[in-house]
Amino acid sequence: MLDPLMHDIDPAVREKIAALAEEMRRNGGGRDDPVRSVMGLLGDRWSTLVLLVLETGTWRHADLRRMTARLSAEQAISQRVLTLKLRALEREGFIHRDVTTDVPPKVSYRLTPLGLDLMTQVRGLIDWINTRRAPILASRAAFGEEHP
Amino acid sequence: MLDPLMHDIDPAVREKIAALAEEMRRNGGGRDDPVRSVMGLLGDRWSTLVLLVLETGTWRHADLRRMTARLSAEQAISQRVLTLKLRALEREGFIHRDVTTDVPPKVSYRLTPLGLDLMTQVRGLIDWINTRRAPILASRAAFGEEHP
DNA sequence: CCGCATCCTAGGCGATACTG
DNA sequence: CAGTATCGCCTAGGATGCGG
Repeated sequence: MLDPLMHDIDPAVREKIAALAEEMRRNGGGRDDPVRSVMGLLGDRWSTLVLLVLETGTWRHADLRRMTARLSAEQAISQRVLTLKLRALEREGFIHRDVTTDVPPKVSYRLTPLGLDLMTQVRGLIDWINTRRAPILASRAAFGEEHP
Repeated sequence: MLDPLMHDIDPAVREKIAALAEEMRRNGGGRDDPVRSVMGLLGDRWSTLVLLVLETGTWRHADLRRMTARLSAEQAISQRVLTLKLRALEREGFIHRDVTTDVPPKVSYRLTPLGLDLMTQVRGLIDWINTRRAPILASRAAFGEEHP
């Protein structure tokens, strides 16, 4: 079934790609596939930063917003987008939303066990990138010279 | 310096957030900070899929395009965007571009050692998500019921 | 304090056609 | 075959104002 475009592909590569295709077929691959949605979240402008802050404890909505401003050293996440991202993270099961019965109600967010577990992966990735900062910047410099 | 908005934050949380702030300050945090750019790439529509294919060996541009179509089971990446993504990946130092002296020249791409190393991290993250598929989908279902 | 509705802009991505 | 140029769409994200 993959043959038509497997013409002059190296046999060893052909085997590996078949395994990859099988893996992709088993999982969804669609837009709402967890792999794509979660990696999409981690790659967006704010979600990872929000998760990093929530990793330190429980946060109120407004404090969370102000803290993103401090940490990114630029500007705060807009109120609308923060709510959007918190909803998305809550939907995936990574954070939990608490609402008190006070008037006005106080809303706070914290990581779920699943979200805490996710952060070990995210931490690993961030640390990997940070320790590879030098070769990455070197590659960018070289790339810049070859592309006038 | 963080005091003004540290009013009623839990002392234990305050310590952790200070450590996080220090970590963010040391690294850039800007738009072209490696952490943001790399995670942005991994979270976009195509880069991770391209990396997964290149993990299997060396690929020509056109074959790579056709393979993304097969693997995503939807449509192929557009020629323009594939070139864009390959350039970005090359710039970060994750893939290498080979051009033969033939006429017409043949162009092929493969992972660099750095890119291969990156894939161990990406693999870990993808595997983590795949093994958490059930709780994530369960959380989505519960979220859907609470949000009519 | 929190969330929602509205409007707006920038950028990601696809489609097509064209060059070497 | 690989890459570029142009176009148009669509979504992420910001700004503001209102209501609970």
